Amino acid sequence: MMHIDKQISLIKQNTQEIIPEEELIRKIKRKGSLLVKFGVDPTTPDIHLGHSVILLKLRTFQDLGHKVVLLIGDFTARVGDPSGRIKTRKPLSVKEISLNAKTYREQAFKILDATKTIIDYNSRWLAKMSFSQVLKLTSRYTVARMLERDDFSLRYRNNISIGLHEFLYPLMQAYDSVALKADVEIGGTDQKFNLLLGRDIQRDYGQSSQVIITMPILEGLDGKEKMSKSLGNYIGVTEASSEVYGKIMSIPDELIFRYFRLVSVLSREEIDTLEKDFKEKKLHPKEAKKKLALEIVRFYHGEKEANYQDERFEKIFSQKGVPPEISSHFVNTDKIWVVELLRSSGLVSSGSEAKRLIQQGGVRWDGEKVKEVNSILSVKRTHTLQVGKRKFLEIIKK
RNA sequence: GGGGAGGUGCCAGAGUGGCCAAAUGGGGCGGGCUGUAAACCCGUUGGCAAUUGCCUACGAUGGUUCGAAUCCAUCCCUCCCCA
Repeated sequence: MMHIDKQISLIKQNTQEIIPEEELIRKIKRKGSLLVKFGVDPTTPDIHLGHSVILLKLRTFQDLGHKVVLLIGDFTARVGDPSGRIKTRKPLSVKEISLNAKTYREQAFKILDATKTIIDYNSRWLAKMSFSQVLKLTSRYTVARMLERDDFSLRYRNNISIGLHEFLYPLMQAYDSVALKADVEIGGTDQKFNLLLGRDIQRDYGQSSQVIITMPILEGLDGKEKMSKSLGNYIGVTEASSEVYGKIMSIPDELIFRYFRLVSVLSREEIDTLEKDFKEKKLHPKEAKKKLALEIVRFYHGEKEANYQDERFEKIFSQKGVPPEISSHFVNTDKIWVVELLRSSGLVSSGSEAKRLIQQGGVRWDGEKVKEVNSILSVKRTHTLQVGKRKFLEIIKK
């Protein structure tokens, strides 16, 4: 096992808080291998780079010889985590939950070491709890303390409803730690309250309290909001390499090094060097970003694909060309109305949208801007249809 | 249990019988400038058909009216005050 100081330094990297740090050191000294809990809500079936911040940290734990429990909150999902919410979540159906859990698991293993990961489901103990057990649990906490949470108090003050069951969520999550006898629980900074509650509840149940580690919340492509699927500002770990590369290129400059630190696997030293060059203007922002895009694509899609996307990007965007490989759409007429083609090929969702785009000069046929809404295109062999800057389609005569 | 306020487009929020597919802002999309960055500027943002047309839409269902997001009834949901 790696020396303790080295371990702690690796664990500590990029974390927001470790509470309490001394206890983490003590636990490692005493037990050697710790049980690290990470609870996931199977609400979003797609893992994105925002989630990867935590998963990468878990991976570090695994590499250091610790055990990771990926706890699927299949039972808590029926309530929905109120953390940071301004509205009550709508509950998921049992079917959705199991499907999402499956996807989550598969995707998480793009980052985690499957052989060192224990998967568990909290329905295993929560579903069986009797009402008196629930009472025992709920009596450990007060309404006033629940309302200390910003999200709850905000909702309360703004006259937005808070379901009683939402108060139960943090307690359920805390109880998970009891059931698992977790040594460490990790989560985003927005989870701090829930994680801390785990410490209290474990103590109430006669266990030693878990150490909690919070990780920063990654901003999405807009650079403002946190990365989330519902906001559409995310990069999914299973997205096509071209998408991942392109999306990285569209992040605001201010985020470049935050992304390097939180979602790439480059060493701290390498990143520091890059950042130094960047600040001294020896490294152009675009080049820094390309390096980042290359790194991320390499991690999820491999070296070869990363290099390929790197070249491809230059070709299309810097030289305004057409990507070498694009999906195809077949037509079996010689002549077709642009609007019709745009719609039938699925590039746009309605005729009105197609017309709008044409009027705004956003549609190109073989590189030429389509000027008239009424244009009839003659399809000879293979043509390129482009919408906006990023959407391409190869139109082939059947 | 009693009293009051309210539910509008992706979000926020106007509108309180026809001029409303619905102001304004945000977001999104397209264009320009660029480095697929930021900032800025312009345009656009229900669908179908096309130059004055039709359909769907203002919590749900019925009703009044030539005509309703706007009035009435019932229902569902949310919030506030009192108990």
